[in-house]
Amino acid sequence: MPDIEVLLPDGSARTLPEGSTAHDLAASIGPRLAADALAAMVDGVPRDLNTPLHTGSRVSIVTPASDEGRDILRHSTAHVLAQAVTRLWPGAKYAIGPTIRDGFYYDFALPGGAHFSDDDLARIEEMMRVIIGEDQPFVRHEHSIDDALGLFRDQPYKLEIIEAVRRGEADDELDDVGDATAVSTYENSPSFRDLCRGPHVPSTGRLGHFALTRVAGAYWRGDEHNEQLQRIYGTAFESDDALAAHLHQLAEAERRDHRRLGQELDLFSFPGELGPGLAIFHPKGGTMRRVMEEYSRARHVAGDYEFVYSPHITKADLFETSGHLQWFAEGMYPPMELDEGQRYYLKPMNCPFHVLIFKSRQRSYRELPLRLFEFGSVYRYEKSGVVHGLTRVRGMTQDDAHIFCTREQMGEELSNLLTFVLNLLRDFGLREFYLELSTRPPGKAVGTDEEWAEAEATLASVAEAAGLALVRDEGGGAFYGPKISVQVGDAIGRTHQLSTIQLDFQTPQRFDATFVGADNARQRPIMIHRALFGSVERMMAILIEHYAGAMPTWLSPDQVRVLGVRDAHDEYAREVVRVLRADGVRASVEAADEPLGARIRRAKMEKIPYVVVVGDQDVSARSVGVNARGSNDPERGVPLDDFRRRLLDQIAAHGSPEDD
RNA sequence: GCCUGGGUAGCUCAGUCGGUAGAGCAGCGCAUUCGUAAUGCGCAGGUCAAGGGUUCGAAUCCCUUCCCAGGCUCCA
Repeated sequence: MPDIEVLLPDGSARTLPEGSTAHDLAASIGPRLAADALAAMVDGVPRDLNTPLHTGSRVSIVTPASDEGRDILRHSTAHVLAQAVTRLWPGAKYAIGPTIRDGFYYDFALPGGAHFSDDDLARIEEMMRVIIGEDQPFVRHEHSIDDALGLFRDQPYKLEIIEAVRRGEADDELDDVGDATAVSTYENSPSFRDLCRGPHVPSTGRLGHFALTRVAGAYWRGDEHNEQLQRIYGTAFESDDALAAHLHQLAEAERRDHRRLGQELDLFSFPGELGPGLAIFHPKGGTMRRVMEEYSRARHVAGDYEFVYSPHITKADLFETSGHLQWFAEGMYPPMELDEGQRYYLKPMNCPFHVLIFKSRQRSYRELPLRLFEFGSVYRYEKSGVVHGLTRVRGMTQDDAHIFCTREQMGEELSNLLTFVLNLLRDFGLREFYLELSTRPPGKAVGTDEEWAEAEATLASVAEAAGLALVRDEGGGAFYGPKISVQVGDAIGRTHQLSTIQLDFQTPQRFDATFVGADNARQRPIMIHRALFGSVERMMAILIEHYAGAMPTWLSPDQVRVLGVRDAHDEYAREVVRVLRADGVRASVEAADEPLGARIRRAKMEKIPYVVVVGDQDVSARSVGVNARGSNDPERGVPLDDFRRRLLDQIAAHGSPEDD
């Protein structure tokens, strides 16, 4: 019998009898691997374990504790979920059940329009464990389109997918179950099969370390005009330990949640009296915000920005001219009718005001680039279901600037701007970045093809020159121009979109903004919109979560808490505070009405960078005891002036006590 | 806007079968004076989100509205 030879990931070759499968390969390498194997990568494509191998193929065995392995576990668990739901709700229609980051979901339509409740999750999990206990095989079949339509005649969503495959429209991952002539299915039992590209684990008995996490509504094909399906989210891992570790990660994210920390640290709140998405900043949150804004202002002064101000409300004309009313009226607060039918709007954007400032007199090319900066408060009528803490609000303040420049200046201006942005973000302790380029949105954009092409090409070349990873976000641009956004990685590996830089050829035209060129002719400026924090509120939320509330000393609302050991030391404690405050340090005393331990504990819970304790020795030696945040052993007898110097250096360097 | 789950003291939460409101922390008062993460005692604090309904009786059951959370859609 002829043999076949396959290549393993380490570069070695292995000879197997003709007709051998990926499972046979795993078995030939070792019994442990054979027992662990879930699937195989054959020439870079994931395949079932019973796939026959061919000479020359590069094969690696997929085991549970790998990205591919977990993906297959989750995908197979999603099938078990669908089967469990069809057993518990006979007649349930199942739509799609893909894997997502850290888990999977499956969408259903229940008979009679029924909905899942949270209590159903436990019942469904129980049924899933029954199915896993049955150790049903996952059997792959190929079907012609017509046969598939027959097999799924009771499953309208599957029929839609099959029809899309037939038309060759199944281009995204969710629908990629075959080519225009055939589709694949996986059969678990005579009563359950699902349309699927695969691969899957050999049998349901290989699953089990899973949890269903929540129920949600979700629109069919993600379109709010379609019916809403019932979605169940879950996750699965290679072991119970890995599952527990994942749940621990979720708990860590919850511990850092800025809404929770905002409450605990007395930074801000969302009183019901104000309405959704409207925050008030308490003194400590106000201090943090003021420090952020003051630093930003100083950077912008250094960057040759001019500071401007504009009102929060304006007549409709302005937003008709800008095009916002045409495209985003639904996202704006409804107008107030004043002065015999004049409609006034709360501003959702600052740009039209800045254009008016540009237009307030004749401009010369000698003034360009003209950079107008404003902490501009804007109001957006976000849909009720989307507001979220400080990250998605209805009233916010943007660190907004608009740069007017010539076409020739555009490239250099953008590239300087990107450096400016990244330096500012680094000054706030953010270190990991990548860029996203959002291009022309189909169906809602103004401007010519040439203008868009030029704008996109300019942004792309600037982004590439920055040397950061660049991801394309096709169709994600604003209606007036493409944008680069800076995506920032935080301390627990999440990414947030922060800064945006948008190129705009349209607004200057709409407002007929011009400058006089060196040739004495009127020319059209280019406009660059840019917000670095995005909004001050959102930036604060991201920083709070990044630092888990333990802010670097310069951003910390309270920097030093001075505690006398006994009330006899309170006077010296106040003296220490006076010394520090003279240098602008935010320091305070808590009088010795309570035991020292209790006062220290309170200061620690407030995440104050330095707790300074002073007793008899300190009063006589003019020293302090320094208990730094994050440290377990306080220093005794530090000369006050030494502490003061260290503190001021750390503040200037934007450091944290944890860095020392 | 849609789906699911919530809303009890400033905060975190308990409250059984429908029988009339509880704890810890925080606050206030008094005592305590202490060298590195909770001193003791006492006091006060509530339209149980709001409105309506069922009931002899509602925090509890029903309806409406508001607000919050997790998703979906949206995000100039």
